[in-house]
Amino acid sequence: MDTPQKNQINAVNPNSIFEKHFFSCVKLVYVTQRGLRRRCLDFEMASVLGKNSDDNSNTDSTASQSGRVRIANEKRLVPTKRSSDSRKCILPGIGLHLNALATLKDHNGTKNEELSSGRQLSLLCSTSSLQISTSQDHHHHHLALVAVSSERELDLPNNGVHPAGDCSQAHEYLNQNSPKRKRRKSDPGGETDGCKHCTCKKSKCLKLYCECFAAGVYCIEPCSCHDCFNQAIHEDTVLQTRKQIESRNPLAFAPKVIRSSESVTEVGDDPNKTPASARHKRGCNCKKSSCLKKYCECYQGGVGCSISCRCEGCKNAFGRKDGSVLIEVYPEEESEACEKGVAEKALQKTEIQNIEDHSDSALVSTPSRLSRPLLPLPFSSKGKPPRSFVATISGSALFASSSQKLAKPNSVWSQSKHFQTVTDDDIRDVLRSDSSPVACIKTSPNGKRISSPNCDLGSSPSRRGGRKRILQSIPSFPSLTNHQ
DNA sequence: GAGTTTGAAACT
DNA sequence: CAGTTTCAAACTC
Ligand SMILES: [Zn+2]
Ligand SMILES: [Zn+2]
Ligand SMILES: [Zn+2]
Ligand SMILES: [Zn+2]
Ligand SMILES: [Zn+2]
Ligand SMILES: [Zn+2]
Repeated sequence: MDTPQKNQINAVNPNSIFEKHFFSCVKLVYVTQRGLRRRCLDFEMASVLGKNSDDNSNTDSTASQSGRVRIANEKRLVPTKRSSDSRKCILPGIGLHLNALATLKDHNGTKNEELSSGRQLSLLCSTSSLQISTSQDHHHHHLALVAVSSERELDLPNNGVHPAGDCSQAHEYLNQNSPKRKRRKSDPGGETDGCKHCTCKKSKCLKLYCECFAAGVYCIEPCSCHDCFNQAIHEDTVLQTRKQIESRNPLAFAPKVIRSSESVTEVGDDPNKTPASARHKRGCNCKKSSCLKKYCECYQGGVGCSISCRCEGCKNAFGRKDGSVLIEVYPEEESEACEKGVAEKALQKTEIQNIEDHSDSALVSTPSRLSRPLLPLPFSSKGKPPRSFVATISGSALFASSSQKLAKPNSVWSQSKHFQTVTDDDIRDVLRSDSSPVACIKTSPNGKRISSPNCDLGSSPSRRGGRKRILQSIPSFPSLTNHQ
Protein backbone atom coordinates (compact mmCIF):
# COMPACT_ATOMS: atom_id res chain seq x y z
CA MET A 1 0.00 0.00 0.00
CA ASP A 2 2.04 2.57 0.78
CA THR A 3 4.46 1.98 -1.68
CA PRO A 4 4.10 4.20 -4.40
CA GLN A 5 7.34 3.21 -5.59
CA LYS A 6 6.27 -0.10 -6.45
CA ASN A 7 3.67 1.18 -8.58
CA GLN A 8 5.95 3.28 -10.36
CA ILE A 9 8.01 0.54 -11.20
CA ASN A 10 5.35 -1.38 -12.59
CA ALA A 11 4.35 1.47 -14.48
CA VAL A 12 7.44 1.64 -16.24
CA ASN A 13 6.91 0.91 -19.61
CA PRO A 14 6.34 -2.40 -20.62
CA ASN A 15 7.84 -2.16 -23.85
CA SER A 16 11.14 -1.80 -22.56
CA ILE A 17 10.74 -4.59 -20.47
CA PHE A 18 9.86 -6.75 -23.09
CA GLU A 19 12.76 -5.85 -24.88
CA LYS A 20 14.87 -7.16 -22.32
CA HIS A 21 14.25 -10.62 -22.01
CA PHE A 22 12.84 -12.15 -19.20
CA PHE A 23 10.20 -14.46 -18.50
CA SER A 24 7.25 -13.03 -17.38
CA CYS A 25 5.63 -15.76 -16.02
CA VAL A 26 5.53 -19.19 -15.30
CA LYS A 27 2.74 -21.00 -14.04
CA LEU A 28 1.93 -24.32 -13.08
CA VAL A 29 -0.95 -26.02 -14.27
CA TYR A 30 -2.34 -29.26 -13.83
CA VAL A 31 -2.86 -31.40 -16.64
CA THR A 32 -4.72 -34.41 -16.64
CA GLN A 33 -3.68 -37.34 -18.48
CA ARG A 34 -5.08 -40.63 -18.33
CA GLY A 35 -6.35 -39.95 -15.07
CA LEU A 36 -3.22 -38.88 -13.79
CA ARG A 37 -2.80 -35.44 -12.82
CA ARG A 38 0.26 -33.73 -13.47
CA ARG A 39 1.36 -30.41 -12.96
CA CYS A 40 2.96 -28.52 -15.57
CA LEU A 41 4.53 -25.33 -15.86
CA ASP A 42 3.25 -22.75 -17.93
CA PHE A 43 5.46 -20.22 -19.07
CA GLU A 44 4.67 -17.07 -20.42
CA MET A 45 7.49 -15.32 -21.49
CA ALA A 46 8.89 -13.04 -22.84
CA SER A 47 11.44 -11.36 -22.63
CA VAL A 48 14.25 -10.55 -23.62
CA LEU A 49 17.18 -9.69 -22.62
CA GLY A 50 19.57 -9.08 -24.13
CA LYS A 51 22.55 -8.32 -23.94
CA ASN A 52 23.95 -9.26 -21.10
CA SER A 53 27.14 -9.62 -21.86
CA ASP A 54 28.44 -10.50 -18.90
CA ASP A 55 26.90 -13.43 -18.50
CA ASN A 56 29.24 -14.73 -20.47
CA SER A 57 28.74 -17.66 -18.86
CA ASN A 58 25.54 -18.06 -20.14
CA THR A 59 25.50 -18.37 -23.53
CA ASP A 60 24.26 -15.53 -24.99
CA SER A 61 23.00 -17.30 -27.71
CA THR A 62 20.27 -18.45 -25.81
CA ALA A 63 19.45 -15.27 -24.58
CA SER A 64 19.54 -13.61 -27.70
CA GLN A 65 17.39 -15.94 -29.38
CA SER A 66 14.92 -15.91 -26.90
CA GLY A 67 15.32 -12.39 -26.49
CA ARG A 68 13.77 -11.81 -29.61
CA VAL A 69 10.60 -12.95 -28.68
CA ARG A 70 8.41 -10.29 -27.72
CA ILE A 71 5.21 -10.39 -26.42
CA ALA A 72 2.57 -8.06 -26.62
CA ASN A 73 0.58 -9.35 -23.98
CA GLU A 74 2.76 -8.50 -21.43
CA LYS A 75 1.17 -5.46 -20.77
CA ARG A 76 -0.45 -7.00 -18.16
CA LEU A 77 2.35 -6.69 -16.12
CA VAL A 78 2.56 -3.27 -16.09
CA PRO A 79 -0.63 -2.36 -15.28
CA THR A 80 -1.18 -0.40 -12.61
CA LYS A 81 -2.00 -2.39 -9.92
CA ARG A 82 -4.04 -5.11 -10.68
CA SER A 83 -7.45 -4.82 -10.02
CA SER A 84 -8.32 -5.08 -6.68
CA ASP A 85 -8.67 -8.53 -6.64
CA SER A 86 -5.76 -9.64 -8.08
CA ARG A 87 -4.74 -12.71 -6.62
CA LYS A 88 -1.46 -13.44 -5.85
CA CYS A 89 0.37 -15.85 -7.40
CA ILE A 90 -0.64 -19.09 -7.62
CA LEU A 91 2.14 -21.00 -8.05
CA PRO A 92 5.48 -20.91 -7.33
CA GLY A 93 7.68 -21.22 -9.95
CA ILE A 94 10.96 -20.62 -10.74
CA GLY A 95 13.10 -18.78 -8.74
CA LEU A 96 14.99 -15.90 -9.11
CA HIS A 97 17.61 -14.55 -7.18
CA LEU A 98 18.72 -11.25 -6.67
CA ASN A 99 22.01 -12.49 -6.47
CA ALA A 100 21.96 -13.02 -9.94
CA LEU A 101 20.90 -9.71 -10.36
CA ALA A 102 23.85 -8.39 -8.97
CA THR A 103 25.87 -9.95 -11.41
CA LEU A 104 23.85 -8.98 -14.10
CA LYS A 105 23.59 -5.64 -13.23
CA ASP A 106 26.96 -4.80 -13.78
CA HIS A 107 26.83 -4.94 -17.29
CA ASN A 108 23.96 -3.34 -18.31
CA GLY A 109 21.94 -3.51 -15.71
CA THR A 110 20.71 -0.28 -15.62
CA LYS A 111 17.84 -0.87 -17.47
CA ASN A 112 16.96 -3.96 -16.01
CA GLU A 113 16.32 -2.69 -12.82
CA GLU A 114 13.98 -0.24 -13.72
CA LEU A 115 12.14 -2.14 -16.01
CA SER A 116 11.79 -4.94 -14.19
CA SER A 117 9.60 -4.47 -11.73
CA GLY A 118 9.92 -6.88 -9.48
CA ARG A 119 11.52 -9.83 -9.07
CA GLN A 120 12.00 -10.65 -12.46
CA LEU A 121 15.46 -10.79 -12.35
CA SER A 122 15.78 -14.00 -11.28
CA LEU A 123 13.74 -15.37 -13.79
CA LEU A 124 16.33 -15.45 -16.13
CA CYS A 125 18.32 -17.68 -14.41
CA SER A 126 16.20 -20.24 -13.49
CA THR A 127 14.37 -20.43 -16.46
CA SER A 128 16.99 -20.62 -18.78
CA SER A 129 16.24 -23.96 -19.79
CA LEU A 130 12.79 -23.26 -20.27
CA GLN A 131 13.38 -20.51 -22.41
CA ILE A 132 14.21 -22.55 -25.13
CA SER A 133 10.99 -23.98 -25.33
CA THR A 134 9.39 -20.90 -24.81
CA SER A 135 10.89 -19.17 -27.51
CA GLN A 136 9.67 -21.56 -29.88
CA ASP A 137 6.38 -21.12 -28.70
CA HIS A 138 6.42 -17.63 -28.52
CA HIS A 139 2.97 -17.50 -29.12
CA HIS A 140 1.23 -17.35 -26.18
CA HIS A 141 3.15 -18.43 -23.88
CA HIS A 142 1.86 -21.05 -22.30
CA LEU A 143 3.75 -24.03 -22.55
CA ALA A 144 3.31 -26.73 -20.51
CA LEU A 145 6.19 -28.31 -19.25
CA VAL A 146 6.09 -31.20 -17.39
CA ALA A 147 7.35 -30.75 -14.19
CA VAL A 148 10.57 -29.27 -13.93
CA SER A 149 13.17 -29.34 -11.55
CA SER A 150 12.61 -25.92 -10.90
CA GLU A 151 9.51 -26.83 -9.52
CA ARG A 152 11.06 -28.24 -6.72
CA GLU A 153 11.32 -25.03 -5.54
CA LEU A 154 7.85 -24.66 -5.66
CA ASP A 155 7.46 -27.02 -3.17
CA LEU A 156 9.44 -25.33 -0.82
CA PRO A 157 8.31 -22.04 -1.20
CA ASN A 158 8.42 -21.58 2.23
CA ASN A 159 11.90 -21.48 2.34
CA GLY A 160 12.34 -18.40 0.86
CA VAL A 161 15.70 -19.14 0.77
CA HIS A 162 15.79 -21.16 -2.11
CA PRO A 163 16.52 -19.48 -5.09
CA ALA A 164 14.03 -21.10 -6.85
CA GLY A 165 11.49 -20.37 -4.48
CA ASP A 166 11.49 -16.96 -5.29
CA CYS A 167 10.14 -17.39 -8.47
CA SER A 168 6.92 -17.29 -7.22
CA GLN A 169 7.12 -13.76 -7.16
CA ALA A 170 7.61 -13.65 -10.67
CA HIS A 171 4.67 -15.60 -11.00
CA GLU A 172 2.79 -13.22 -9.29
CA TYR A 173 3.06 -10.97 -12.03
CA LEU A 174 1.79 -13.47 -14.19
CA ASN A 175 -0.84 -14.49 -12.15
CA GLN A 176 -2.21 -11.27 -11.94
CA ASN A 177 -2.84 -11.08 -15.38
CA SER A 178 -2.91 -14.37 -16.56
CA PRO A 179 -6.23 -15.36 -17.25
CA LYS A 180 -5.57 -18.77 -17.04
CA ARG A 181 -4.69 -19.68 -13.76
CA LYS A 182 -6.12 -22.78 -13.05
CA ARG A 183 -5.91 -23.29 -9.62
CA ARG A 184 -6.53 -21.16 -6.99
CA LYS A 185 -6.96 -22.04 -3.71
CA SER A 186 -8.65 -20.27 -1.27
CA ASP A 187 -6.29 -18.80 0.72
CA PRO A 188 -7.32 -18.54 4.01
CA GLY A 189 -4.33 -17.26 5.35
CA GLY A 190 -3.67 -14.91 2.85
CA GLU A 191 -1.06 -16.60 1.24
CA THR A 192 -1.60 -18.74 -1.34
CA ASP A 193 0.24 -21.22 -2.75
CA GLY A 194 3.53 -20.41 -2.72
CA CYS A 195 3.55 -16.96 -2.95
CA LYS A 196 4.35 -15.06 -0.09
CA HIS A 197 4.59 -11.53 0.46
CA CYS A 198 6.13 -9.70 3.22
CA THR A 199 4.56 -7.33 5.60
CA CYS A 200 7.61 -5.68 6.95
CA LYS A 201 7.07 -2.57 8.92
CA LYS A 202 10.42 -1.61 10.23
CA SER A 203 13.11 -3.32 8.33
CA LYS A 204 12.56 -1.54 5.09
CA CYS A 205 12.85 -4.89 3.55
CA LEU A 206 16.56 -4.64 3.70
CA LYS A 207 17.25 -7.16 6.34
CA LEU A 208 16.90 -10.83 6.46
CA TYR A 209 13.81 -10.39 8.45
CA CYS A 210 12.16 -9.66 5.19
CA GLU A 211 11.35 -12.81 3.37
CA CYS A 212 11.49 -11.16 0.05
CA PHE A 213 14.88 -9.74 0.64
CA ALA A 214 16.13 -12.94 2.13
CA ALA A 215 14.95 -14.82 -0.87
CA GLY A 216 16.78 -12.52 -3.16
CA VAL A 217 13.82 -10.98 -4.81
CA TYR A 218 12.29 -7.61 -4.88
CA CYS A 219 9.11 -6.84 -3.17
CA ILE A 220 6.10 -6.72 -5.29
CA GLU A 221 2.78 -5.30 -5.05
CA PRO A 222 1.17 -7.72 -2.88
CA CYS A 223 3.69 -7.05 -0.26
CA SER A 224 2.32 -4.82 2.34
CA CYS A 225 5.59 -3.53 3.53
CA HIS A 226 6.19 -0.03 4.68
CA ASP A 227 9.05 2.08 3.55
CA CYS A 228 10.24 -0.61 1.30
CA PHE A 229 13.61 -0.28 -0.24
CA ASN A 230 13.67 -3.68 -1.72
CA GLN A 231 12.77 -2.50 -5.12
CA ALA A 232 14.46 -2.26 -8.37
CA ILE A 233 14.69 1.41 -8.16
CA HIS A 234 16.77 1.06 -5.11
CA GLU A 235 18.91 -1.54 -6.49
CA ASP A 236 22.05 0.04 -5.35
CA THR A 237 20.92 0.11 -1.85
CA VAL A 238 19.73 -3.40 -2.03
CA LEU A 239 22.92 -4.71 -3.41
CA GLN A 240 24.96 -2.84 -1.03
CA THR A 241 23.04 -4.07 1.88
CA ARG A 242 23.24 -7.52 0.63
CA LYS A 243 26.91 -7.36 0.38
CA GLN A 244 27.16 -6.16 3.82
CA ILE A 245 25.12 -8.92 5.17
CA GLU A 246 26.97 -11.36 3.14
CA SER A 247 30.24 -10.19 4.40
CA ARG A 248 29.04 -10.89 7.78
CA ASN A 249 27.68 -14.23 6.90
CA PRO A 250 28.57 -15.60 3.56
CA LEU A 251 25.83 -18.07 3.77
CA ALA A 252 23.19 -15.58 4.55
CA PHE A 253 21.58 -15.85 1.20
CA ALA A 254 22.35 -19.40 0.51
CA PRO A 255 19.53 -21.79 0.52
CA LYS A 256 18.77 -22.86 3.96
CA VAL A 257 18.03 -26.33 3.10
CA ILE A 258 20.53 -28.40 1.42
CA ARG A 259 19.63 -31.40 -0.33
CA SER A 260 21.78 -34.02 -1.09
CA SER A 261 21.03 -37.14 -2.19
CA GLU A 262 22.82 -39.77 -3.30
CA SER A 263 22.83 -38.80 -6.58
CA VAL A 264 24.21 -35.69 -6.58
CA THR A 265 26.01 -35.91 -3.87
CA GLU A 266 28.93 -36.33 -4.30
CA VAL A 267 29.84 -33.70 -2.93
CA GLY A 268 30.91 -35.21 -0.64
CA ASP A 269 32.41 -36.24 0.98
CA ASP A 270 31.96 -39.04 2.36
CA PRO A 271 30.88 -42.05 1.46
CA ASN A 272 30.70 -43.39 4.59
CA LYS A 273 28.22 -41.27 5.80
CA THR A 274 25.25 -41.55 4.29
CA PRO A 275 24.24 -38.80 2.69
CA ALA A 276 21.66 -37.51 4.34
CA SER A 277 18.98 -36.26 2.74
CA ALA A 278 18.10 -32.79 2.80
CA ARG A 279 18.83 -30.88 5.80
CA HIS A 280 18.87 -27.40 7.10
CA LYS A 281 22.16 -25.79 6.85
CA ARG A 282 22.42 -24.38 10.21
CA GLY A 283 19.83 -26.29 12.00
CA CYS A 284 17.14 -24.84 14.15
CA ASN A 285 17.07 -23.74 17.70
CA CYS A 286 13.50 -24.38 18.62
CA LYS A 287 12.60 -24.41 22.21
CA LYS A 288 8.90 -24.50 22.38
CA SER A 289 7.52 -25.67 19.15
CA SER A 290 9.05 -29.08 19.23
CA CYS A 291 9.82 -28.54 15.62
CA LEU A 292 6.28 -29.34 14.78
CA LYS A 293 5.27 -26.05 13.36
CA LYS A 294 6.52 -23.75 10.81
CA TYR A 295 8.23 -21.74 13.40
CA CYS A 296 10.90 -24.33 12.91
CA GLU A 297 12.90 -23.68 9.83
CA CYS A 298 13.71 -27.29 9.41
CA TYR A 299 10.11 -28.25 9.45
CA GLN A 300 9.16 -25.38 7.31
CA GLY A 301 11.70 -26.42 4.80
CA GLY A 302 10.38 -29.89 4.76
CA VAL A 303 13.40 -31.50 6.21
CA GLY A 304 14.14 -33.33 9.36
CA CYS A 305 16.26 -31.95 12.11
CA SER A 306 19.85 -32.89 12.14
CA ILE A 307 22.57 -33.00 14.50
CA SER A 308 23.28 -29.45 13.88
CA CYS A 309 19.95 -28.49 15.35
CA ARG A 310 19.79 -27.37 18.89
CA CYS A 311 16.17 -27.91 19.31
CA GLU A 312 14.63 -29.13 22.48
CA GLY A 313 12.02 -31.78 22.46
CA CYS A 314 12.31 -32.24 18.77
CA LYS A 315 9.47 -33.93 17.18
CA ASN A 316 10.00 -32.88 13.66
CA ALA A 317 7.74 -34.91 11.51
CA PHE A 318 10.28 -35.03 8.81
CA GLY A 319 12.78 -36.58 11.05
CA ARG A 320 13.99 -35.94 14.47
CA LYS A 321 17.32 -34.86 15.17
CA ASP A 322 18.33 -38.09 16.48
CA GLY A 323 17.24 -39.81 13.50
CA SER A 324 14.17 -41.35 14.41
CA VAL A 325 11.43 -40.19 12.44
CA LEU A 326 8.75 -40.95 14.55
CA ILE A 327 8.14 -41.01 17.80
CA GLU A 328 8.64 -44.09 19.18
CA VAL A 329 9.87 -43.10 22.19
CA TYR A 330 7.83 -41.26 24.27
CA PRO A 331 9.80 -41.22 27.22
CA GLU A 332 11.97 -38.69 26.11
CA GLU A 333 9.42 -36.38 25.32
CA GLU A 334 7.55 -36.99 28.29
CA SER A 335 10.34 -36.36 30.41
CA GLU A 336 10.88 -33.16 28.88
CA ALA A 337 7.44 -32.26 29.18
CA CYS A 338 7.31 -33.21 32.63
CA GLU A 339 10.01 -31.04 33.42
CA LYS A 340 8.33 -28.16 32.21
CA GLY A 341 5.20 -29.27 33.23
CA VAL A 342 3.33 -26.64 32.38
CA ALA A 343 3.60 -25.30 29.42
CA GLU A 344 2.88 -27.70 27.69
CA LYS A 345 -0.49 -28.39 27.28
CA ALA A 346 -0.61 -27.11 24.03
CA LEU A 347 2.40 -28.76 22.97
CA GLN A 348 1.43 -31.97 24.24
CA LYS A 349 -1.65 -31.91 22.39
CA THR A 350 0.07 -31.39 19.33
CA GLU A 351 2.41 -34.02 19.99
CA ILE A 352 -0.12 -36.43 20.69
CA GLN A 353 -1.92 -35.81 17.66
CA ASN A 354 1.00 -36.30 15.65
CA ILE A 355 1.85 -39.33 17.28
CA GLU A 356 -1.35 -40.80 16.74
CA ASP A 357 -1.18 -40.17 13.22
CA HIS A 358 1.98 -41.77 12.92
CA SER A 359 0.94 -44.78 14.51
CA ASP A 360 -1.87 -45.11 12.37
CA SER A 361 0.16 -44.87 9.53
CA ALA A 362 2.25 -47.37 10.74
CA LEU A 363 5.22 -45.72 11.08
CA VAL A 364 5.95 -46.68 14.29
CA SER A 365 7.93 -49.49 13.68
CA THR A 366 11.31 -49.32 12.81
CA PRO A 367 11.29 -49.66 9.31
CA SER A 368 8.98 -47.11 9.18
CA ARG A 369 11.43 -44.56 9.46
CA LEU A 370 11.98 -44.64 6.07
CA SER A 371 8.69 -44.26 5.25
CA ARG A 372 7.92 -41.28 6.92
CA PRO A 373 5.30 -40.61 4.76
CA LEU A 374 2.61 -39.77 6.51
CA LEU A 375 3.33 -37.21 8.55
CA PRO A 376 0.93 -35.84 10.66
CA LEU A 377 0.56 -33.24 8.59
CA PRO A 378 0.83 -30.28 10.16
CA PHE A 379 -0.92 -28.82 7.53
CA SER A 380 -4.01 -30.23 8.45
CA SER A 381 -3.95 -28.57 11.58
CA LYS A 382 -4.08 -25.43 9.92
CA GLY A 383 -6.98 -26.26 8.16
CA LYS A 384 -5.53 -26.81 5.04
CA PRO A 385 -6.17 -29.80 3.33
CA PRO A 386 -3.84 -32.15 4.20
CA ARG A 387 -1.33 -32.51 1.77
CA SER A 388 1.55 -34.24 2.03
CA PHE A 389 4.77 -33.80 2.00
CA VAL A 390 7.58 -34.77 1.55
CA ALA A 391 10.26 -35.38 0.05
CA THR A 392 12.91 -33.52 0.17
CA ILE A 393 14.77 -31.53 -1.39
CA SER A 394 15.72 -28.75 -2.19
CA GLY A 395 18.02 -28.22 -4.39
CA SER A 396 18.42 -30.40 -6.78
CA ALA A 397 21.07 -30.69 -8.93
CA LEU A 398 20.97 -27.32 -9.91
CA PHE A 399 22.14 -25.82 -7.04
CA ALA A 400 23.86 -28.53 -5.87
CA SER A 401 26.56 -27.99 -7.93
CA SER A 402 27.22 -24.72 -7.05
CA SER A 403 25.66 -23.87 -4.08
CA GLN A 404 25.82 -26.76 -2.14
CA LYS A 405 29.10 -26.67 -1.27
CA LEU A 406 30.06 -23.47 -1.99
CA ALA A 407 28.59 -21.18 -0.20
CA LYS A 408 27.75 -18.76 -2.50
CA PRO A 409 24.66 -19.04 -4.09
CA ASN A 410 24.87 -15.87 -5.44
CA SER A 411 25.79 -16.83 -8.53
CA VAL A 412 22.61 -17.80 -9.49
CA TRP A 413 22.96 -16.47 -12.76
CA SER A 414 25.81 -18.44 -13.45
CA GLN A 415 24.02 -21.33 -12.33
CA SER A 416 21.61 -20.82 -14.89
CA LYS A 417 23.60 -22.69 -17.16
CA HIS A 418 23.33 -25.59 -15.12
CA PHE A 419 19.79 -25.31 -15.17
CA GLN A 420 19.56 -25.86 -18.68
CA THR A 421 21.07 -29.02 -18.49
CA VAL A 422 19.31 -30.34 -15.75
CA THR A 423 16.08 -29.03 -16.09
CA ASP A 424 14.54 -30.64 -18.82
CA ASP A 425 15.02 -33.89 -17.61
CA ASP A 426 14.28 -33.22 -14.22
CA ILE A 427 11.20 -31.82 -14.72
CA ARG A 428 8.75 -34.19 -14.02
CA ASP A 429 6.57 -33.68 -11.45
CA VAL A 430 5.86 -31.56 -9.13
CA LEU A 431 4.64 -30.19 -6.62
CA ARG A 432 2.42 -29.12 -4.47
CA SER A 433 0.08 -26.84 -4.51
CA ASP A 434 -0.40 -25.29 -1.58
CA SER A 435 1.52 -23.98 0.78
CA SER A 436 2.43 -26.84 2.37
CA PRO A 437 5.74 -26.68 3.52
CA VAL A 438 6.99 -29.39 1.99
CA ALA A 439 7.46 -30.34 -1.13
CA CYS A 440 7.67 -33.05 -2.95
CA ILE A 441 10.32 -33.28 -4.96
CA LYS A 442 12.38 -35.44 -6.23
CA THR A 443 15.41 -35.32 -7.58
CA SER A 444 17.10 -36.55 -10.20
CA PRO A 445 20.52 -36.45 -10.21
CA ASN A 446 21.23 -36.64 -13.44
CA GLY A 447 18.46 -36.72 -14.75
CA LYS A 448 16.03 -38.66 -15.21
CA ARG A 449 14.33 -40.66 -12.87
CA ILE A 450 12.74 -39.42 -10.26
CA SER A 451 10.27 -40.59 -8.33
CA SER A 452 7.44 -38.90 -7.77
CA PRO A 453 6.57 -37.70 -4.83
CA ASN A 454 3.61 -37.06 -3.76
CA CYS A 455 2.94 -34.08 -2.84
CA ASP A 456 -0.28 -34.50 -1.89
CA LEU A 457 -0.53 -37.02 0.28
CA GLY A 458 -1.28 -35.41 3.08
CA SER A 459 -3.34 -36.92 5.28
CA SER A 460 -3.99 -39.85 3.58
CA PRO A 461 -1.55 -41.08 1.44
CA SER A 462 -3.05 -44.14 0.92
CA ARG A 463 -6.21 -42.73 0.19
CA ARG A 464 -5.27 -40.99 -2.73
CA GLY A 465 -5.17 -43.35 -5.24
CA GLY A 466 -4.06 -41.16 -7.75
CA ARG A 467 -0.76 -40.45 -6.86
CA LYS A 468 0.76 -43.08 -5.41
CA ARG A 469 4.10 -42.68 -4.97
CA ILE A 470 5.16 -41.90 -1.81
CA LEU A 471 8.07 -41.24 -0.34
CA GLN A 472 9.59 -44.19 -0.97
CA SER A 473 12.76 -43.14 -1.48
CA ILE A 474 13.37 -40.91 0.96
CA PRO A 475 15.97 -42.02 3.06
CA SER A 476 15.71 -40.60 6.08
CA PHE A 477 17.78 -38.09 7.22
CA PRO A 478 17.88 -39.45 10.36
CA SER A 479 20.47 -41.35 11.09
CA LEU A 480 22.85 -39.83 9.38
CA THR A 481 23.29 -36.75 10.40
CA ASN A 482 26.15 -35.99 8.99
CA HIS A 483 28.36 -33.82 10.29
CA GLN A 484 27.33 -30.83 9.59
C1' DG B 1 -8.55 -8.73 11.61
C1' DA B 2 -6.37 -8.22 16.15
C1' DG B 3 -3.43 -10.28 19.31
C1' DT B 4 -0.08 -13.82 20.82
C1' DT B 5 3.75 -16.87 20.23
C1' DT B 6 7.88 -18.02 18.32
C1' DG B 7 12.68 -18.28 16.95
C1' DA B 8 15.77 -16.08 13.51
C1' DA B 9 18.25 -11.92 12.73
C1' DA B 10 20.37 -8.13 14.56
C1' DC B 11 22.58 -5.85 18.02
C1' DT B 12 25.44 -5.33 22.21
C1' DC C 1 30.83 -16.30 21.80
C1' DA C 2 26.64 -15.45 24.81
C1' DG C 3 22.86 -12.40 26.19
C1' DT C 4 19.50 -9.23 24.79
C1' DT C 5 16.63 -6.82 21.65
C1' DT C 6 14.25 -6.45 17.44
C1' DC C 7 11.52 -8.27 14.00
C1' DA C 8 8.06 -10.40 11.06
C1' DA C 9 6.12 -14.73 10.27
C1' DA C 10 3.30 -18.44 12.17
C1' DC C 11 -0.18 -19.22 14.83
C1' DT C 12 -4.36 -18.47 17.70
C1' DC C 13 -8.71 -16.57 18.62
ZN1 LIG D 1 9.71 -7.03 3.35
ZN1 LIG E 1 8.16 -8.01 0.12
ZN1 LIG F 1 9.13 -4.56 0.76
ZN1 LIG G 1 13.21 -26.90 14.98
ZN1 LIG H 1 15.95 -28.56 13.24
ZN1 LIG I 1 14.13 -30.36 15.89
